Amino acid sequence: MRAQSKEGGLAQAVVRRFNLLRPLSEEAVAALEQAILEGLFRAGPGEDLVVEGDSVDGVRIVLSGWLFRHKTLEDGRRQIVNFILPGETCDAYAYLLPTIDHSITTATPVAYAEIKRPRFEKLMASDRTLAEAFLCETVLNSAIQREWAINLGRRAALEKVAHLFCEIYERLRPVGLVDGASCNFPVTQMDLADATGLSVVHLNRTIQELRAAGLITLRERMLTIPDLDALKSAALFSPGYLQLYGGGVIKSARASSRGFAADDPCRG
Amino acid sequence: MRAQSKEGGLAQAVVRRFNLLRPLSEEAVAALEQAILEGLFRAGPGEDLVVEGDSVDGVRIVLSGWLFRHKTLEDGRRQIVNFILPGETCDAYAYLLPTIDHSITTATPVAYAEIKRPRFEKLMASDRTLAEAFLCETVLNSAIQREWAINLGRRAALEKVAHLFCEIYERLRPVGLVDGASCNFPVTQMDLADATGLSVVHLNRTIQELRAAGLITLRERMLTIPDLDALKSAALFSPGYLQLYGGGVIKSARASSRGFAADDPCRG
DNA sequence: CTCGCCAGTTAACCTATGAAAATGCCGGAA
DNA sequence: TTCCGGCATTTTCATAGGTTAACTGGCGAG
Repeated sequence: MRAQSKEGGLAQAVVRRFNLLRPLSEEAVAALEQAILEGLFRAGPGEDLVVEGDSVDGVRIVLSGWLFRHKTLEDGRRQIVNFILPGETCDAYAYLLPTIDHSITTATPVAYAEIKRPRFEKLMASDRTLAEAFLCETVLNSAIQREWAINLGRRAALEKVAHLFCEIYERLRPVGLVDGASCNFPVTQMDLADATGLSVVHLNRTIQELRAAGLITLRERMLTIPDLDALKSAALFSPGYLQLYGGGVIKSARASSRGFAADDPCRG
Repeated sequence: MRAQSKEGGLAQAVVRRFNLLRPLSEEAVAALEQAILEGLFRAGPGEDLVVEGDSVDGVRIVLSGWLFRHKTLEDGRRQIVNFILPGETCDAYAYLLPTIDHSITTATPVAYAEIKRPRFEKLMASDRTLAEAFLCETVLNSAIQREWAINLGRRAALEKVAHLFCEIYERLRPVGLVDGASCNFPVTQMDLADATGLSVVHLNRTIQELRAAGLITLRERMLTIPDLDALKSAALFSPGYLQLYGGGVIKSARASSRGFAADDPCRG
């Protein structure tokens, strides 16, 4: 797995993630990588991949870079409802409904693969584990969305922001995108505000507060969490909803808390 | 469709809803009704069907009554992340993940059908439209969840509550559970507060305000919306995410704004 | 070099919302 | 009947967070 071809490297985050959700057969991996290679795309930062009301006819999988899903009210108020990180799927099965309810915009340069509906459906029919992996992806995404609901509805500002940091960190970890206590964090404070339901000003205050408490460092698009447990406890973060533990590969929460991605060159 | 057997009547909301999402073949309807009959259950109000951390091994479909999905923080703060209304599915594909991230509790007496995983998978394999209907249900549910995110994060109190009323009303309509401008609303103000991310007290204030503005009547578990358009505009409600229009049966938003469920005896 | 723009930061002020506590209503149990 | 507990309501008081408005530093364009 280490000495893969450049293309294999591209699909690495995806394969790794899927394997955690649902172990894939070798053939499944090969078929998936093949399908990904057939539809490679790149986008610059700030590009809309999908706009609310569009209809979509395929599935997009993010190979590298960050995107976010967002919705906007008539008067301009915007809510980022989720981030999409390397290895994650933009819109599995979205083609089943006539229009999509939200927009998807890149936050950074992004590499992604697009698999058109017929190709995707053939792929799903060809391998059971792959089909289940995509379903898992969908179900997991819903779980994350629900956690965002309680984050937006019931947590205080500091908890909200801390929770977001914890979640992102834990979502980057299994795809090898954290380096010790640090990870990329290529998101402006305005976006962060829209993700947590705060005003920019108050978000800034809250970040200062987290810094003052020594819970995070955030500088030059890089987030460092010196004491993850402390941050988690400030956030009332419990990771169950992310299904990182107890699934296929990783059995114990304790056993996996470090040293999973250290040897990996993959960068988002 | 009017003179169905009692059992047909039970499954009516489900079939009707699915037909809107994805028209079902006659065989699909028969197979679905059969599967529902094989696993009928009832529950009283306030019962937990699923508790956060449980593992589930089947799919539950609500035939009548209301439930809600909710999550609770360590310190007791609770967020209702969605309601589950007659005709809707509790947890399609949730069995794919080892544990469930949220609890499901009945708000009223509930009749539901439980289809165990093997039976469910056989059913999905047997009919393409049925499989797609369940997938649609899942995707639609995610869309609703995202709308809740913007509701919790970006709308003001009055808008939140108004939006919730609009959404519930529009979700009850296609299954024949609204009667003119009114529908059942069997939810305490405490639950309403937890669904909108407000305190009970402020929720009450907000309800008073909606009443004073003549936008709603809420009495004895019955909600009346004298001027739906007015309420929608107060809520910044745009129904696209519910996929009520533009899908299978209903083509135009205007054309469907009344007279859809008037002749139907089905009650939740 | 300067202009303009964007992200970040800070301050002053203000209001929407939360918290606590008390009241009244109603229906069920004894 | 009386008591009790759940729910809705109202009031008062406290505060988290929103709004507005500068001011900063960096950086690319000209």
